[in-house]
Amino acid sequence: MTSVLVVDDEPQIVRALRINLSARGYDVMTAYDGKSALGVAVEGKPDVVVLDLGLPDIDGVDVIAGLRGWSTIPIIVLSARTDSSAKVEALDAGADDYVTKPFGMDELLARLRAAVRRNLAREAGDPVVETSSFVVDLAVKKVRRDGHEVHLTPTEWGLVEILARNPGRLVSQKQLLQEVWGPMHVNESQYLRVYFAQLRRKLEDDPAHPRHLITEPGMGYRFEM
Amino acid sequence: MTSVLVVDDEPQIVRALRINLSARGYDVMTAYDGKSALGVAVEGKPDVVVLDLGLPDIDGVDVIAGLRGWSTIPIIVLSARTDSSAKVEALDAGADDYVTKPFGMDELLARLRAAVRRNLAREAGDPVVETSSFVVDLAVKKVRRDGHEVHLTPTEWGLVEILARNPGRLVSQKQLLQEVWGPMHVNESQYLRVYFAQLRRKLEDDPAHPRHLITEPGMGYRFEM
DNA sequence: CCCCGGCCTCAAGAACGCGTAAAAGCCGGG
DNA sequence: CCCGGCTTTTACGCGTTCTTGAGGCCGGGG
Repeated sequence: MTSVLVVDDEPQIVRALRINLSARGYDVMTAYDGKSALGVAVEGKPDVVVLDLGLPDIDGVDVIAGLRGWSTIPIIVLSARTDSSAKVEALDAGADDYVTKPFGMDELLARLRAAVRRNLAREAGDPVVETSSFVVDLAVKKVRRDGHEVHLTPTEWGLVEILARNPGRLVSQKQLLQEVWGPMHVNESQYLRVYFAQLRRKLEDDPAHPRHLITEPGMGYRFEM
Repeated sequence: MTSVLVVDDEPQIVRALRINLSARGYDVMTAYDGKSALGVAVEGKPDVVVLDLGLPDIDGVDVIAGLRGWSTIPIIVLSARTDSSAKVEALDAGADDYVTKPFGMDELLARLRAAVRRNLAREAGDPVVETSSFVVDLAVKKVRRDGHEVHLTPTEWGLVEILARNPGRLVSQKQLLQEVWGPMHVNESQYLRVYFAQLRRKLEDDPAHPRHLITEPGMGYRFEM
């Protein structure tokens, strides 16, 4: 059975999640602050963590760091609509996805399933990522579309590679810029816009309405399979 | 029994790996710094090495170079999440795979099995690679075209051999330069242009439009069969 | 309602990397 | 010592890629 650790200081949210998750067959653990969350995580080894950023004791980002110190358990962040810089920090610290409060239960459940599925896939270590319209082969560094190879420049490939290694996961602008252009260019978000436009022209069926290379405004980009 | 050398300066990581690997039937050796790692490797001839990049005495890349000086033992590198350039250096220096800390034990075990399997396959490996216009015989170091032998200089052969051992795969300029000219010449990409032009004149039907020795601008070269 | 921030698109010059040729340097054998 | 084969170096034209700036669009907040 899949186990979930829910961390939030608002009892009604914890209760709602416990009810919904249990009903769907998840094993639910809970914590109301960062400190006990870390303890429960070590004890219970959950398969996924749902973490509210606004905890009473520890900053959410530090909780993420504490978990990432010893594990790669997927973390889904909950946060209020306003603190958007906190969300980006959380992603950079190693969170896998985020959901804005107030949230629909269906959305959260979908992201939870995706996070768990992704984690299983990653541990298998498959070097080929496939979408409905194109295929990324990480081992030989090729992209094919309709059986037919698409040429990517080094910069384009750098972006595709990072996203394809984190399918479904939201990757922050900072991380992309840092890994492709280096630490000196972490603020050149215009580069990303230009290159994502280029990639969509090459890879998407309808570049104006991308289905796989998704922008999350203010946050980063996501590769949907 | 398969033997593994674990090199890391963090005792808790070494301990965790020792326990998990022993339980799965591996013979485990350990070292806490680069110098003793090289010693133990020489003594114990492990089948695979797990190497942390952040060692106290020697830079991880130099440890890789030290091992590669006399052996082709597969090396799996461990490293912290942030330094992505270190990753590239490590792979270029001859590491076989790369796992970011923190890592899941399952993932590491999978990569370990893969590394050992690849190594066995390579040692058994098929010594002849064939294309539509020429044949590379890796066992006797000869190339034939129309039944009729083509003479290659030592440098030319070095390039052909690396590419032929990785058919279809993109091989980086750095890796080619490193393996053929040595670590001091990893930036002399002009050498590659000169030699690839030469090889194409000797091997391709139409040297101006190569079908097998393919340039991927800015990235490297690829051998297409 | 307007303003503003973030995003998409387009285009043009600069910078870069590639292929090619040919000269110069190196080295061992005759 | 001279010669031939191999490697290294230099030079240049050319196409591609990267960078940068400007303009337009959209949605949220004041």
